[in-house]
This record gives sequence, structure tokens and C-alpha cells, in this order.
Amino acid sequence: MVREKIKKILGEALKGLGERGLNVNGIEVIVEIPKQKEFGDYSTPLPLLVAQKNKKPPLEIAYELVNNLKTENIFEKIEIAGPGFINFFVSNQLLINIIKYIRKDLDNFVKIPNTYKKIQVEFGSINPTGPMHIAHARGVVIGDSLANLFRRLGWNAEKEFYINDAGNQIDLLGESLYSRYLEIQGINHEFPKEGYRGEYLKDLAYELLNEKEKIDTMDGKEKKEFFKEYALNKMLENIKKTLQNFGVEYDCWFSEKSLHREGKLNKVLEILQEKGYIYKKDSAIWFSSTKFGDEDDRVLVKRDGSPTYFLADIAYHLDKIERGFDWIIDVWGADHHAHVKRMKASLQALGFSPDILDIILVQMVRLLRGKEEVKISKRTGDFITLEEVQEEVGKDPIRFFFLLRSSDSQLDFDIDLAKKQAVDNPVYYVQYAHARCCSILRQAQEKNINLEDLDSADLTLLKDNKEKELLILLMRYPDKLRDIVRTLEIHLLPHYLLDLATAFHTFYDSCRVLTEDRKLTLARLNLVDSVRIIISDGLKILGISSPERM
RNA sequence: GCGCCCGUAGCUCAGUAGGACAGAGCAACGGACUUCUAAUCCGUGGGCCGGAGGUUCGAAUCCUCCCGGGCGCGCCA
Repeated sequence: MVREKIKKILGEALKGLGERGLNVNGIEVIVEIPKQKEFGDYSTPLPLLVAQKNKKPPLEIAYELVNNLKTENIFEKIEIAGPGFINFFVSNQLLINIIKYIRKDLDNFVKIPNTYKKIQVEFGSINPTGPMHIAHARGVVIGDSLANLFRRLGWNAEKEFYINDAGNQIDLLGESLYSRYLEIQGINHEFPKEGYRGEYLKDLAYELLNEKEKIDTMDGKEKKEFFKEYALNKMLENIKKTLQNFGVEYDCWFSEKSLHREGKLNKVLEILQEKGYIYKKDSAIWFSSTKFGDEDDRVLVKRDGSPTYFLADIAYHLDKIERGFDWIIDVWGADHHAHVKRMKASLQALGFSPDILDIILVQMVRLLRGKEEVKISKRTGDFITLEEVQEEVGKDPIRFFFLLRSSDSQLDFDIDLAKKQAVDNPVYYVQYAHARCCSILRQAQEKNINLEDLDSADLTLLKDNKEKELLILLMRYPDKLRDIVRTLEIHLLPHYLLDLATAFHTFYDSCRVLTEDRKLTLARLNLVDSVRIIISDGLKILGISSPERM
């Protein structure tokens, strides 16, 4: 908000320089938050950039820029510093207004003008061949939180789960279940070579004993279909339940099979055929993805006439576009990184800009038990479900833990540590700050101070450094949200909340809120209420609760 | 061999779009509860930002090469 304003007035001043003959083409106005307090609340290296382009002394440019700023009195001072930075120090009046904004008009405070009609975030789309593993939770919380953020900004965003219910792995799932079914009856049967060996299929097999009579009447083909459908539905049910308990509500569960059924794959082939991007080789049908920067051409229809997963995926993305999404975000495991290029290539081939699709690659999670790595494998059945960990550790710590780290870097999830040190999880640090705010407000009410009374407070009494620190952080909340929209790096939000919590705890320690000085009490209560609102708002985006007591 | 990601304090990681003296948590050590919740606060120590070159007024950040770790290189999904 404030940063956007600074950007705007700098942009205007820059334009002024351009009109006076300087070359300002292609210079982007960047406003950053300095590491050192002495360098102001906001800062820009703009003069350096202009100077470089025009071979002029940066300080000279800086003076010209500053003299042309229409500042609207929101700054206490504007300094030119160092080799050519302009540093902005916001006025107390502005900071005080932040409180009013937060308490009275939060939606407007965080709002960012909408540039998209409909956004879709697709995440968590694991193969429905087993329960959700704890490591899967990473992509889930990232996608879920991003979608929450877009909605918070007042944008239209949907959450979607893509069900891979067509393909070999589902056949294999059915066969694995059938094997277990025979096995528990003591019937000798060879387990499918690459089959799924997890315990969960045994449980299902026992369930099916109740339907033995019905099953016995089926012929081979019917049986195969029955076991497949049964396993798939049960797995899906399990995944849905797990995600729901984890606090994730999808708008759409999209079936891959439906694409096949509705001829969407053929449609893709027709379009690509028409545009001349497919050809036949070795009795397979290929897509010339190399024309769009991919390393190799890719097969769309196999020699045996069946479609590849990739063709279905293209049809899926075309369908997304046809459903009106103009910003599509896929959250994928990093092991699929090689597919990014071909996916974007396919969009281009269909005549769309590859920029409507953003793919977030989430690096692998390594599971540890103490120092030992636990190999994740659905096939061998050795894994720890999200549900299981959630039961022991709780939803909030898991979500926060996974959201805290950049999706670019791998991370270790130590199950022992997570269980043992659930109490040490930084999420509690943030929640505790919130609970403290609530506690103060509660006690204020007991002393007959109502929330309406806060409106009449004299906020100029907030002069302490600790108070100012807090106000500045509050002011930056919308900036942070904007950064996340730009970079899709949701981990910035938990880090911000930690900073805010730190500033609050520090304030709490040195500035007593409820005192005999009623005027000061009222002013500080305003601040406390604002902190409470922002922490709660941020945690809500992350899908984490904001307890009022701890 | 080729491609993608990573390498920052003892450990786990931040480091904003190339900006000003490299940060936090944990661990270690030393302080602070008669007080609105000590799940907290204050302080101390700890770093050739994997290595070498290069671009730049300026590099942890960009480029090249090398070393180390992970992941991919299917007419599987």
C-alpha cells in the first residue's frame, strides 16, 4: 500500500526526468525495504540506475528526483544517501492511519487490484493408489495457502485436485487388491510384480469378504473391473477424508477418465493435426515439442493405439483454459520437473501463451526417523501417512513447518523430532503472540473498556520505539502479500508473521498496555488489536488456527 | 553424458528484483517471573556465503568452469 504509493510517485518523477531529456526507458521503479533502520522505512536505488544509463553522477539524479516528488506529506523525511539511494522515512501520522485502516477497512488495506478473472490452483494431485503420505503434505499446504491468499485479496481462485483415475497404475491397484483378497482366503496366488504392497489393501480385502457371494458370480472381466473400481473409490475416499481433516477443501475433483470419455484427447489431436504439430513415426503419434524448446519430441499415442499420460495432461490443461481460467498454477513434485517444458510447449502449440501457466516445483521431502532415512514407497508399503502424523503432531505445526521453507530447497522431515518437539514448533510462537493480544483485550473489557472506546483513542501517544517498530511491520503486511503474488513464494508469509510476533513479544515485554493512564491504555489497545487482526489474517491464509488462549 | 533444484553460523534454514556493516531459530553460555500468559524477553560467542574466474559503481544473489548433494532423462503415471 505505502510501498505502492512510493512507487507511483517515483514513477511520476522518473517520467519528469524523461521529459527533460534523460533516457529512462526500461527502468523499473524498485522500492525495497532496507536492512538497516538508518536507511529508512523504504528505499530505492533508482538514481543509480538512471545515472548508469545516462552516464551522469547518481547524486545529481537523486536530487532531481527528490525535488520532483509529490510526497503528499506522508513522509517525515526523505534522504539521499550512500552512492545514490533515496531513503523514505514515513511520518507518524501515516503510521497511525495504518491502525485505523486495519481495524476499520482491512479488506481495502490488503487489497490488490485484480488482473485475472479466474485463477486455478491445482495441487495435491497424487495417484489414488494409496493414502496420502506426510511428504505429500508439502505441496498441499503450498497450493492451498496460495489459493487462500488470492481469495483474501478478493480474487477469484479455485482449488482443484486432478484424479489420475485412468491408466496402468489403477489396473495394477485393482490387481493388487484382488491378490490380497485371494491371499487372505488362503488361495495361492502370485502377487503382481510391481503391485502395491501396502497394508491398506489388506484392510480393503477383508472388507470385501462380506461381498464374497456377489464376487463369486462375476466372470473374470467383471471381477477385474469390480476390484479396480472398488479400490479406486476407497482410495479416493481416504484421500478426500485426509485432506478434509487437514483443513483443505477443494472446489473441484477433476477426473482424468472424464477427459477420455468426453473425447477431449481426440480434440487435442485434431487441433494439433490441423496446426501441423504432430506426425506419425514407428506407428506412434508424436508431438513436435522441440519446435517450442523441448529437448525431444514426445509421444502422444502409443504404438498400441492408447494415449499417453502426456496427451491426457494436454487435454486437461486445454479444458482448464476452456473453463475460463486465465491464470493456472500447478503445484508439482520436483521429480516431474522435466514435464514443465513440454507442458508449456503444448499450450503454445494450441495457440495460447505459455505464461498463463505457472508451475511450482516443490522439492522432495526426505523422511527421517532420528538419523535414519525412511524410504518412501507405495509399492513396498513402507510409509507414514499424513493422517498418522497429524494425529500425533497436529495440523498447525505440520502446515507451518512445510510452509516455512522455500519450495526450491529440499527439506528433511524428522518424524521423531516432529513428535518430540511439536512444542518447539515456531507456529506456537506466532499463535502465542495472538493469544496474548486476545488476553489483553479480554482483560480490557473486564475493566469496562469496550472496543468502541478504542476508536476515540489519541494514537499520537504511540511514540515508543517498540510501538513504532510494530506499526512499521503492520504497514508492510500488504507489501508482503504483493511480494508473494509476484514470486509465488508463500514462505515469505510465515517469516513475516514470525517477525511480527517477535516485535509484539518485545513490545509486550517493555510496554505495559493496561495501566492507570487511560489515554495511553486506549492507544496501546488499538495497536494490540491491530496486531491481533493481522496475525489472525495471515494465519488464516496459511490455514492455521489463531487460538485466543493457550 | 544431458537437464532442473540446492550448497550461507555446530544443526535447520531466511536473505526481497544485483544494493548500503551477511540474519533468525535451535544448540552453548549468562541474565529477567509479586507484573496484561516466561509457549516470553534481554545479552554473549560463533561465517573466506562450496571453490576459482568474470560482468558491475556495487555480487550470497547474474555469467562461465570446477567440486559436493538431490531429482529427472519411458511408447510408466
